[in-house]
Amino acid sequence: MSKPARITTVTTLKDVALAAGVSTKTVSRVVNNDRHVSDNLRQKVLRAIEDLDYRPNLVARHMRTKKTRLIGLVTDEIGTTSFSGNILRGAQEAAWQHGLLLLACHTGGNPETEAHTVDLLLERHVEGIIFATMYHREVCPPESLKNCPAVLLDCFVSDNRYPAVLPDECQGGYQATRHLLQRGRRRIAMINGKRGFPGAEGRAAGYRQALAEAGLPLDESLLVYGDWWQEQGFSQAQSLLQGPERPDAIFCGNDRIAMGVFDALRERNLQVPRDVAVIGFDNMEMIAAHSRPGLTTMALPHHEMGRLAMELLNHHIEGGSSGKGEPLRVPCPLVRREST
Amino acid sequence: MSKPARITTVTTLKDVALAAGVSTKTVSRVVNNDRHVSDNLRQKVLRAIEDLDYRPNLVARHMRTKKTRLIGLVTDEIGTTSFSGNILRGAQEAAWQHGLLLLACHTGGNPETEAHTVDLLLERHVEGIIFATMYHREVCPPESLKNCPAVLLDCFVSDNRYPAVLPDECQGGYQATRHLLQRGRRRIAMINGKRGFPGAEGRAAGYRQALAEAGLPLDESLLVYGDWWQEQGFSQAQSLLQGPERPDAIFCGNDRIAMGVFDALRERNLQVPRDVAVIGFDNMEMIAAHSRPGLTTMALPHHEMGRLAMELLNHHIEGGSSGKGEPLRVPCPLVRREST
DNA sequence: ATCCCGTTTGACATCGATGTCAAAACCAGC
DNA sequence: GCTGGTTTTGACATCGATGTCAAACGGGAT
Repeated sequence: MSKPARITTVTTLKDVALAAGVSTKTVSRVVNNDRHVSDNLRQKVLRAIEDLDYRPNLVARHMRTKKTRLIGLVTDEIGTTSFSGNILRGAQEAAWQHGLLLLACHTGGNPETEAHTVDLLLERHVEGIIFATMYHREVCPPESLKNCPAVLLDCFVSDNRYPAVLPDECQGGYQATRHLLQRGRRRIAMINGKRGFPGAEGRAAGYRQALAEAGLPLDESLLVYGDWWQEQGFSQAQSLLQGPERPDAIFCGNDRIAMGVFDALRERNLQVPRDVAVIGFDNMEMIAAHSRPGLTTMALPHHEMGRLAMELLNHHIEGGSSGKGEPLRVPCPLVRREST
Repeated sequence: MSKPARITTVTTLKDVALAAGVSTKTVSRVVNNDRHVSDNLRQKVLRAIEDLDYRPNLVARHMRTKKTRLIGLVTDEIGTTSFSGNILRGAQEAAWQHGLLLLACHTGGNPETEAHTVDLLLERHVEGIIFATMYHREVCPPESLKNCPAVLLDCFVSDNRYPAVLPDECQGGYQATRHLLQRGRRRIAMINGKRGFPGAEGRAAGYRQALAEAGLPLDESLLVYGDWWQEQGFSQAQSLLQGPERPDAIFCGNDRIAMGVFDALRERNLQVPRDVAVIGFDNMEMIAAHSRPGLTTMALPHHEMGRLAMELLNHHIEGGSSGKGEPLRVPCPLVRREST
């Protein structure tokens, strides 16, 4: 009997003001922790808020203040790998620290859907947008993206008109190769992903650089490209292994390729890492952590990238520089397991 | 010169009305496709909207109409597996069809964070909340969840006070076992996940039922429990295989267990599926599609579950029944590969 | 030309909060 | 008790849209 019949009734500032016998403005002050309120009134208001279980209506507040505290996150794909999840986690954690909430949308990579999604987000007056992809590549984001602060995540545009956060593929390739060198390997092959992909090219550049620095001549027959799949890794490894001089280590363009390499080695009764050390890339938990032996690999710092993208965006929103210019490259850490 | 200097200026209804020489209400009517507008004015207004690149401010609209068209999605974990991604995709697709937008938050499973998250969403006046978990289990959602329409997804409460959408584990276990029977197997073992988990118990129930229906006695030594990991699958399979009567098929509580079983079979030079057929559960793409041979498995219908949860919620919001009562169980489809 | 009736149209209030600004209250100090 | 300055307080306008309702309009019928 004490409660109003209509469940949809929500208590507002006005109700609280009435109950506490003060003006709405005073209630507003208390809610916003304004110091210009006497202790006496503050107590009364706080009690009324408690009694009525009042929650401020953020929609109304945002209309007045022009701050929605919403950030849009547009991704091409969500959920096929753990990548997008880690990005989301990193971004959300950073967002929370700044009192921001994330509005995540996936588009399937369709340009029309992307444009539509950005429009939707703009209509809701998000304060900024993170435009993310599932793997490192060049993109052509919708025109309307320029209508609000934006950061590219795991992708870039050639003229750097948006700030971007990318994995440092070259450092990753370099460090992977260095690691093999440090383990005493000298004849290091690389079975890479597909030509032309920033990931593949960057990783190969790092590989070349590490070999050059170590004073090892680059044997071009040891650097082969394929696609990103296990089957290709398997057959490429077969070819490499039947040459006269067997490599003593194989750096794989990703973890799936490494699984194919494992298969090929097993077929020839070669032991990992005794006969051939194997290192992957991407650190796909499902694969790398549960293969036998466990696969040493370079992790993609998706969580950190998500966090950084959000920090960059927040900085811009708070009035700092937009962060435009050379993309921010985030180092890929080595995850050591048993295969090296 | 034609554009205002301040980039932050956004065109509003008023600007359009001024430009078209009509009242704001008329513009509002055009934007909302109200038929009570003469063609003449409608054209003028549309042109002005085009010229000024006007976009309605949804924040303001929602304040007036009380409809935010926002749905909150609270999950314990996002991104460790493809599960949450598929749920998200399914939910978002359904949401879009109803003009709803998804506000996804992950909580790490911490009850305080969960309560806080729900409060945040309520402050933003979401029209409903989907409370989801990464794997099928009982939950204790925050009290405040009752303040808006809510649906549980991949989880449940014992008294069914919220509607819930769950995978039909029992049907899955049943169908997996039926499939092995149809392939001519008679001595079917099950290496299950952990006791007490709804997934493990449901799948075992389906397994029992299928065997009983086929008139096969249940050999209790063939139904073993472990945890959900590859290592346990490996050792459990070893034990099963060294018994006097080797099973001719193994139904695994999940795909990781199946990978351990593969290892154990390989060790004994047993061929899959010739000597022993293997079927998994969960259809973890990363594992099942790329193992050798490819793993036949029961898929968890996460995409469909996400979609259904959203439909249920929308139905409630649109004034239909809440959907409370027995949880909705979504069938798990068989994904046939080479291991059976 | 006038009247009637249905359709368009716009003036004004409203949603729930905060910004502005002036009035009210308070407090010293003389 | 008055004055001047600081602090509290509240009346009112405002954000950008839509709801209400009455006025203006238009087109037949008389």
